[in-house]
Amino acid sequence: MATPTLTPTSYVVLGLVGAFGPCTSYDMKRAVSSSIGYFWSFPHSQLYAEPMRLVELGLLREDQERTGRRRRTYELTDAGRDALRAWLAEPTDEPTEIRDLAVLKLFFGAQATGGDVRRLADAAIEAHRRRLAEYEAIADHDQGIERHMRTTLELGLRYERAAIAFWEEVAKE
Amino acid sequence: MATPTLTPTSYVVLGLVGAFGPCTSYDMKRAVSSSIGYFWSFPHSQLYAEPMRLVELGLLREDQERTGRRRRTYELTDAGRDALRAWLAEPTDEPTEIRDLAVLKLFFGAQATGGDVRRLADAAIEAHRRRLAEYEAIADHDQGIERHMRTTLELGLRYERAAIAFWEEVAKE
DNA sequence: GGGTACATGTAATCAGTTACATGATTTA
DNA sequence: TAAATCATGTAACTGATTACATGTACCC
Repeated sequence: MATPTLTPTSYVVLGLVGAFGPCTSYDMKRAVSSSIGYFWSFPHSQLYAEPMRLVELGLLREDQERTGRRRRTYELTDAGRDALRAWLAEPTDEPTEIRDLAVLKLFFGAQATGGDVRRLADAAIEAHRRRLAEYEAIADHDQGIERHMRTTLELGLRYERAAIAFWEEVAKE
Repeated sequence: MATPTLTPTSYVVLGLVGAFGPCTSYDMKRAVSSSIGYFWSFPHSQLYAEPMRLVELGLLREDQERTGRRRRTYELTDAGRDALRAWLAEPTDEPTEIRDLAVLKLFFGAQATGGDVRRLADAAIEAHRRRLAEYEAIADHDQGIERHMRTTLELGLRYERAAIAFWEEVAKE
């Protein structure tokens, strides 16, 4: 039975600290912004607030510099590692949510005017192409990337390609 | 310049009322749960709270029954229709978020134990198959479905098929 | 040595979730 | 007529977002 107060954000933090070793909120921010943040984003302020919560819950240990920036570095406690492992061991059945404003607008397209949907599609194609390019850059730049993380990236690549194809058809109609 | 206090949820409500005509929160709930709620979900309580907010903003008009259940029926005001149209007319560049706990767990798969990832993949395959079946049922049951809504559903179908293929490869590794 | 980008936080607000509660219909 | 399910809300909490604020390092 997992501690109920833990949100997905909590596990992202635990997972990052576990994966990359002791790190600061800023380290997490950077890691997130080039990886899992593409799928599940949150503002950097949470990467400052959430670790503190986890410290209170005994899942992270905090070590604050005495001098200079007084950075806080976090690392997993045994309890934290256990919580993370337990979470990883338990498959989910919660379904995917594809949160995309463009899709929302498309859904209500019948109420739009003139070329709205067409322009929407064009913008979406652009956005997905950019995103695809970013993913490709990461894929060939970060060669040494951990295997599961690369697999996740692979999902992203496929999604972007599929999205481009989809919106191109919408634009063509 | 769109009113800043409006969230995606607001537009979903406006869009639903616009698309289906005057309706109650419960009507919205039903509509959501078989359509856009698959992509962007929220609890029914919001479908009660949000319309009231929109009434205060002058975007919806409320008509409450005097007797019995005292149901509140909402419909668009002119301002509401304008706000919706303006929103639809403005393409987004906010990128998709694919929120999926299974993907999150996969991402941190290096820290998992034994057959965790395999079980995760199997569960995901199951979940996506179920979801695909639901989409297919909607697609051939609701024939008269509006064109843009059907297109959105088409995206869902593609995503689920791609997800199944993806997780099958993960399981195979 | 002044600007700019990087780094590191805090505060306030509020949307969104969870949980509770109960009335009205249908069905067994 | 009891149970189950459908329908309709409200209350409380809190995670998440927005906005503010400032420190540090580097570069021109």
